Formats: sequence, structure tokens, C-alpha cells
Amino acid sequence: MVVDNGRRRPTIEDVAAAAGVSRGTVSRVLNGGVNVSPTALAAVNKAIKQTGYVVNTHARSLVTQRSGSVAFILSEPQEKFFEDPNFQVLLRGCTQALAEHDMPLLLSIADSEQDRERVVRFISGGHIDGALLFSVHAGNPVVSRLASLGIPAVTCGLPIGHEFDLAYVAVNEAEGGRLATAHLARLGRRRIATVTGPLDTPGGRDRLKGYKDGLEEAGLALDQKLIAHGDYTRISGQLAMEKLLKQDPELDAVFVASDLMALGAMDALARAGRSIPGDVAVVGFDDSPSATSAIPALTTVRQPFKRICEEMVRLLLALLDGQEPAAVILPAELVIRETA
Amino acid sequence: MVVDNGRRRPTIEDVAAAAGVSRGTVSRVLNGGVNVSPTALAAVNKAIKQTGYVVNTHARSLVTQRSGSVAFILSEPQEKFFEDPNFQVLLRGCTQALAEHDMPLLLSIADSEQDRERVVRFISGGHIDGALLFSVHAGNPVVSRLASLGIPAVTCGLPIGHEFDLAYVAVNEAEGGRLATAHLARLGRRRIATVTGPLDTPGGRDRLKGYKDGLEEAGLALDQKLIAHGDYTRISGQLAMEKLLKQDPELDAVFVASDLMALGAMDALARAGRSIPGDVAVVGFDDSPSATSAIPALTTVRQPFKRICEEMVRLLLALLDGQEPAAVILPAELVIRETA
DNA sequence: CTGAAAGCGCTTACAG
DNA sequence: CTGAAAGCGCTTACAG
Repeated sequence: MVVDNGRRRPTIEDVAAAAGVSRGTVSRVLNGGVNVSPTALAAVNKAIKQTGYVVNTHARSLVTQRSGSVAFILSEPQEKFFEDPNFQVLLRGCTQALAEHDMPLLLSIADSEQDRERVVRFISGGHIDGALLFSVHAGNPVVSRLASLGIPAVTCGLPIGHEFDLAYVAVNEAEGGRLATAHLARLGRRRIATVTGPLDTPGGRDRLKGYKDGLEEAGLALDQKLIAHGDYTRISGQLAMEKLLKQDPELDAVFVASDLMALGAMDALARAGRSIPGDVAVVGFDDSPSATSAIPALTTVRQPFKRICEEMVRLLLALLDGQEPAAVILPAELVIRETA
Repeated sequence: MVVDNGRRRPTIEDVAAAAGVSRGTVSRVLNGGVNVSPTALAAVNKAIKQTGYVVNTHARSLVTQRSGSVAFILSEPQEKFFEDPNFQVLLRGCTQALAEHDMPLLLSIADSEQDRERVVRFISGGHIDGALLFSVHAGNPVVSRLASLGIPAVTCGLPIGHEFDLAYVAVNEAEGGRLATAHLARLGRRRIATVTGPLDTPGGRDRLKGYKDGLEEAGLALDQKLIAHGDYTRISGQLAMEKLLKQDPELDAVFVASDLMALGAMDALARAGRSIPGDVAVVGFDDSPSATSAIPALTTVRQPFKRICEEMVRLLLALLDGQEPAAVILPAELVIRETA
């Protein structure tokens, strides 16, 4: 039963009165119940229910000097955010992982210079305890600012240039690239091309490394004509594929460093009249929702996004707890569907 | 120049000392500068810069009883959230509109019974001042709870069942449906089908109404065989289109109540060997990013998402200011591309 | 195990 | 226009 005395929200004082104890005891119950007698505990819990008490987080934060919330920072130009299905998965995953700790997620989008200023100001203003960072190109100013301010932060993907002063969670990018390439070689493909991401991102750099490893492992020569670059957008995948087809019309496979770019590459292949996987086998990266809905369904390297989010939140909470920044590398996994 | 005295953040006390005034005066400057002499104002502003002072929002919220943040609540099953590109646009638009008022956006996802409980608890706990609500089916429990708790809330789209106790922003759905249908009729199409959204959503219900209006206006008869229903997912659009083709193989146009479903419908048409727009003209709804990237590019009814977000935030701030709930209806606009 | 008390950093009547 | 002071609702040594 919830008692509503007028309009005002019940405070710890009301609970104390109802339970016949002091405010201190109520507070102790609220904070884990240590040094509280079973009798008092029961009385307080009953009083909490009875009064419908909910802690005032502002009052609590004022004394604990902790805000109890974290920011999800997207420092990416707007178009990519719009287009990339991975962000939604990550946003949701983090929201849920945080919710399990009863922490709200503050969304901050910092894709312009001005926004970045605001976001950094906001964060250094102590409004949040820590940050979850996404889409981190080498040299991203938000990342450096956070790192130099010493604000607890965890990045998704290896933060190039801050490998040692920031915590991060990443899939084993190189291994993923190697798995994809090895799979294509195993299928008997001999002219395996690749579309990379930007080389100032870990996904661009390391998936390419994996591609090279896979080629070498299969005894295939590295050929610069078979390498093109994209920026993770669908259209960039299409353009890169067109370029590759021009450079080497005989190519029979392609490893594309993201599913979205793979979709673009498939558009280009279709327009060029190549069948998939008959003429050209395609492997993507991410296992994003678009991979399954593609026609034909995309063979890809899976990033365990849910797990990534959980680990990011875990790492961030550990940082808030005073632990040192750590890195978590998750295994990549090949998901075989129809395109290869 | 920022002075860092040890590790502790400067407080209003530090600013007062630096400016040679009382805390009260500093606070007055912070809150608009009324009743402050030009001299004091200048001194305080200088001291703020000098000390690098940033207001402690928790302390402020504790006394003002306002949190200064609002929640973006998504009460939608997970799959749709993942798939629907509109959410990203809305999320971004609201984040930005709010940022202009220096208010952070808290993201809450309430797609399960349990999540809903948490979200309602969170909100009634006073952690936020108001809510922005999305994807509102009639009878959504979160909506009713918010409405009955009297928490300032603005919904995106007409909140069926709460038309009069909640503020909302919506595009003129019926007019959009009418425009789409009229356009198809004007193109000479005579067997115009429609794929609706769920009829317990304003978009499902009212776009269908517009379709009927458009038909009538063009002197075309309403035929139940030409109406099928989807749930805004791509696959549902495909299934609905397949059903329509079965029910009336002679249909020559279709108005689909969302772009995403239109994409699904186009998949079905392609599989059935119908050319677009040659055999069947297609008009979508939303003008989401997927409309432009579709091949062929989708003719659609534009929802002014950016404007919608701005109006939602404006309305919410007005509610927080004590104004009565209002409704804003924005005009729909036809965007002609390649499919019709 | 418990209560009384100080204090977190701000805002806002109130008196002048 | 300005300062002194009360108070927002909590946590946490401290003493017992």
C-alpha cells in the first residue's frame, strides 16, 4: 500500500519515522544493510514499502560525489551513425547491461566540433561518472581529452594511440580477417580481394592484417590490385568493389571489412553481372542484422555485440571502483551463410 | 586560465571568494543575472573563468527539485527497434534539440514487462523531469502510467486513448496517405493496393484512412482484396505484398505505410517478376534513409523528423514550465523518386 | 548495532 | 542590489 501524504515525495525522514529508527539506520539499509539488526532491517523495509519511498539520487550524489550514470558517446559523423546498424545493437546492449546495475545511460552525440566541446564540458562537469566510447578513429579529440582528464572510459575497439591508458573491449579483428580469408581459400578461391575500413581504425587496420595472414597461410600472393578501401558506409563498399573489378576483373572472392560495405559490394557485383557466390564469393564482418536479411544471406565474421556491451559495462564499473584499465579481446567467429 | 587547487572541483564558494562577493550573488549570476550590478556581474564572470567553475547539477537539483534531464523512452519490442531506421533519426534529433537547451537525454528501453516496470519506477523516482515517448500502440501501459502519474510527457504520433491528456507531435498521417494515393491515381493506376501498419497505431489507422480518401477522390472503388496489414517490419511488408499479389494479380500500384515495409514489398514484387514502377508503382511513408538507398529509389511521404523532434522538445519544455499539453500536427509532403 | 550531527553544493526568500 | 541564513535529502565518520 502506498501512502500519499499530500503531494510531496516521501524522504528518508518519513521512512525513519514509520520504522521507528533514525535516518542513519534507514540509510544503512539502503546501502547494503551492513551493521543493521534483523529487526531494524525488517522494520525499515516495511516502512519503505509502506511509504513508497524512492531514494533521491541528487541528494545521494551530492554527498557521494558520484552521479551514478554513464554516458554513451558517439563521436562519429552523422551519416554513419544513421546508417550503421551496429550502433543500434551497441546502444541497446549497453542500455541493458547498465540497467541491470540500475544505472541510466546518457546519450551524447559529438559529431561536430561544437558538439565535441559541449560533450567534453559536460563530462568534465562531473555530470557522469564514466564514459562508453564508440567509433574511435586514431586521433579522435574526445578520446584524448577524456584520457588526459583521467575520466574513466572504455572504448569499443582498440583505441589507437591510447592502447595503454584506456580500457577497451574488442573482437580479435586480425583473427576475424584471417578466418574469413582462410574460408575463401578453402573454397578454392584464388584471387581473393578485400575492401578494408579506414586504416586509422582498428577494424580497418587489423582486419586487413588478418586478410594478409590468411592469404599467406593459403600460399596465395599479396596483390595490391586486390585491395581497396572504404569508410564503412554502404556506398563506399560499392565504389570500392567497382574499383576492384576494374583493377582485376578475374577476382573470384572478396572479404569486406563490414557487412554494410559488403552490401554495397554486392550491389556493385550485381550491377556488373557477377553471380554470388558463383562468380564471386563474399564474406563480410560484424554479423549485423543486415547480414541475415541480405539476399543472398551474407557469410560473415561475427562480432559478439551483446557480450561486447556487457564487458564494456563491467570494465567501466571496475574503473569506477578504482581498478586499473584493462583490455578484453573477444574471439571472432565465422558465420557461414550463402555468399561464401 | 584554469586554476586547479589540488584535485577538488571549484565550488560556488571559490567563485565568490575570487570575485569578492557572496555565494548568493554568484548564484544569481548563474541563474540569469537578475538583480546583480554590472560590476558584480563582471567580477563573477571573471572569477568563473578563472576558477574553471562548473555548476554541480546534483546540488542544484536537490534544491530546485528538478533533475534537468529528460528520458527518451522506447517501448517497443526489440526487433523493431533494431530494424527501424526512423528511431535513429528521432534519437539523434531529440538529442540535438535537447543539447541546445543543455539538457542530457536519458535513453530508456522498455520492451519487456520487466523493463517497463523498471522504467516506470525510474521515472516516478524523480530522476527525470519529463519523457519523450515513441512507438505508442493503443493501450501501451507505459503511456497510461505516465499519464496517470501526471508526468510531463510528449509522444511522437497521436497517443490513441490519450489524445487529450498528453501532448504530442505528429505528421498529418491521413493527409500523407491521401497524397500518396492521389499521386498513384494521377499516374493512371487503377488497382491501387495498400499495406497498412498495425491498426492500433495512429500510422496504421490514419494512413489507411488517407488511402481511402484518396481512392474516393479519384473515383476508385474500395476493395478489401487490395488491403493487407503489416507490423512495420520489412518482412511483414514482403508477406503482405505476397498476399496482395495472390488476392489480386492485376494490381498496378501499392501504397505502403512505411519505407521499411515498402522495401519488403519491393522484394516480393521482384521475386514475383513484376517491374517497378512499370508493372507496379510503389509509394512508401517516412522518407527514411532507406528510401534513398533503395533501388530503384523510393517515392515516399516525408515525415519531417528533425522538425518533429524539435517540436517534441519544445512542447516538453513548455510542459515543464507549467503549460497545458498541446498537440502539433505537421504537414506531410510527397517526395517523388523512381518507384512512382 | 544505533543515533546525533556535520556536511555535500547549491538556491531563494528575507531583511536591509 | 546584496549578504546571511535556512534548507533541499542524503551519507558517513564518530561516539557510544
